[in-house]
Amino acid sequence: MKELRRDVYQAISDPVRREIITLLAEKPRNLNAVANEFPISRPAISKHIKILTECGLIHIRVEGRERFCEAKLESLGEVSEWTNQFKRFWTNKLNALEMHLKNAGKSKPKKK
Amino acid sequence: MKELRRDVYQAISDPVRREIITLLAEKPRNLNAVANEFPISRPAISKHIKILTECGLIHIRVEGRERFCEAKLESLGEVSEWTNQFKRFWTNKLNALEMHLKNAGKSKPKKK
DNA sequence: TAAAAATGTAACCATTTGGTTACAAATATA
DNA sequence: TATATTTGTAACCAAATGGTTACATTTTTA
Repeated sequence: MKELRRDVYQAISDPVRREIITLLAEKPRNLNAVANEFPISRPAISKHIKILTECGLIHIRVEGRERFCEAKLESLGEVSEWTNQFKRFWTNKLNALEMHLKNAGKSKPKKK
Repeated sequence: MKELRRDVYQAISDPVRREIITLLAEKPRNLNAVANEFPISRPAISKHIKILTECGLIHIRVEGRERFCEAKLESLGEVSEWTNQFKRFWTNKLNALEMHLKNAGKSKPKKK
């Protein structure tokens, strides 16, 4: 694996990596502790951790033979900003729905 | 291409697809108009469009021989929510920085 | 009706991805 | 010191990805 084109969007495109992020956001764990949460092999997790480290989403604190992984999710802010620029696409729809429900509730004709 | 495991995270992991989204969010265009904005071939763009359509990020309105693509970015809301649950990871840092700058400005010792 | 335009898609290709097993290395423990 | 623990990584593999060219189809236009 050469791990090219590493960016935060690609990092979070894998569901396992998203779960790792969620786990580590809760509390730091060493690599084995992370691996134990998944049905796949430790080396596979090790690779995911490497990818997440490479794009700055987690930081490794070496402690003896253990590597403690902690979430450093600043760069998720970039994704947040990118998606938020399109917020109108779902909030408008939401508002329209709310409006509709409100009106429906207000002037609902008796179902006779 | 079998296009398996199609979800919004994977859809936006490709930079070309993110650009397509940005383009179409501005205004709908037919497939050729989209393809003309990129240095890659029309079939390549056609595949990207297909992927975006499959995961609901764009909608195709057929009009004669043309296919007008329009952005339907509701499902980006999912990504927004997912990232926002980790907001503290970058806003805290931001607050800390602001605080630091504010204090630095307030009580900055004269550099003598 | 013949030609042009817009698009889909098949067949192909190289690279990347995400997993595996096997082994090595460093550190901690009995 | 011998053994167990924690991790890295090499070598391998199948499938997915992102691109290409070539050709077919449908619709519009001259």
